[in-house]
Amino acid sequence: MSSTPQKRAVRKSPAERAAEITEAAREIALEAGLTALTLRNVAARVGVASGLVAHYQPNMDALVSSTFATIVAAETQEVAGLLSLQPGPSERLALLVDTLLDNSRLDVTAIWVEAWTLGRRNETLAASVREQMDAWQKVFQGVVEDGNATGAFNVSDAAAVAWQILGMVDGLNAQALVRWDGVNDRGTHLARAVEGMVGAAPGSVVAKPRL
Amino acid sequence: MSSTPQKRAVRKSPAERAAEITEAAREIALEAGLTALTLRNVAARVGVASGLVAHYQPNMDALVSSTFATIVAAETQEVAGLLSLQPGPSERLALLVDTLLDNSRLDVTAIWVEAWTLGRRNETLAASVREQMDAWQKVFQGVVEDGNATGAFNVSDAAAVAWQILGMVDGLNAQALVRWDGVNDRGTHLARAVEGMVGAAPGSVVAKPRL
DNA sequence: TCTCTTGTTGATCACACGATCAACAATGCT
DNA sequence: AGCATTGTTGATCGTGTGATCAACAAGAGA
Repeated sequence: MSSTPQKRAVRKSPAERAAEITEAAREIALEAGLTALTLRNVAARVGVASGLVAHYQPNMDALVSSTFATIVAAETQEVAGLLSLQPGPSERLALLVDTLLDNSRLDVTAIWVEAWTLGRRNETLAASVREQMDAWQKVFQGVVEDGNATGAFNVSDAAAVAWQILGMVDGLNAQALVRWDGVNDRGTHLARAVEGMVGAAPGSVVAKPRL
Repeated sequence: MSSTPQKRAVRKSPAERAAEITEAAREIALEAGLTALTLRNVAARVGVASGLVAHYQPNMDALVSSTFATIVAAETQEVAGLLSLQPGPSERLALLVDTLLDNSRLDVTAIWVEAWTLGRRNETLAASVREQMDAWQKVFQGVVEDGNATGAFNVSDAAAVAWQILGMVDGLNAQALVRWDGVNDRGTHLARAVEGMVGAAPGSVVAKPRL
């Protein structure tokens, strides 16, 4: 339990220190939520006085907002990367459903949910949330339009359907946050639902079995 | 802007005062969220000293939790009441989808979302959240089993499908909280999705047109 | 009318938050 | 070696929170 009571933090370049702070903020947010992002909390993790954190940030709202964006954007890009490896739209949609429901990203889900309510009192964060939601929606929309082109899907309003799928995934994840037990075969059920929305043949979107 | 600076609050019976406090808490939560439920806030609304609110509640976590339960349970019962007026399971499911997406309950949705994250630090609230989610799930499950019996639906695991629909509705509502624009025909899309999940004929669940 | 029960007050405590800034000290430059 | 730059400190301010409790006063019963 020996903490590091070093009297004074070593002097570092502004870029380096700023990176340390944003990284510490990221870790804290993932572990304890955006609400835990306080001046003193972040400072303690970096091993630095609270004033220094304030010195590197215009205000805490900004740090909360940018931390949210960092975490969420990373997830979006990671999943989008996985998608590009799939052969066709049905497989892509299946992977999307499968990946987003595998409960390995509950920490990120918690941050999403927190951001939705925190956004009511933090306009900077609210803007960030909308931006990141748009990014996610675009990913879904791409897959849907793809399937429309190949004839695998039949959707008149790809954008609306993409929003809808996104909302469903968010809801199911948020639910898992509180009630991680209870529901079996979430992937299969969601696959059926999505097939209904995109007008795909029943069974064409197949979620891989959980291990 | 004349507030009521009455020197001393009139003396009331414990039952009456307790009712005033819970009612004030309900109003505050609906207007400004569960986070706004502070001793001083509630006391000011009742027109009473902050100490009195504390006197009537074991602690604030309990007031937050019971206020959440009050608000949410009322909504569940209201919607369940509307359901019983419908002739068959397809109409019931359609009404459910329709009612829950009509954006007239965004204040309640906000409280749901807030409770999901607040529950991480308020165990009493977390228990309440699980309880109320169970109540909602039962409502959906009843409709699904109903449709199974009449042959309108074809579901092997009614409980799981009910959870799934609930999660989807929650997610779409939460989305509307942040992005109330953007998506058209939410009811129609969700109806298609739900048809896919319950194994109903396409078009059998028809959302009524928005007015 | 007096007394006693009890609903009510409001000052107070300990704590946590964001923000500010004069003072300090480490580093690089001359 | 001396100096100027600048990264860093930590005390401090104002605000907000939940909780506590001696003191007060309104009302009911005698």
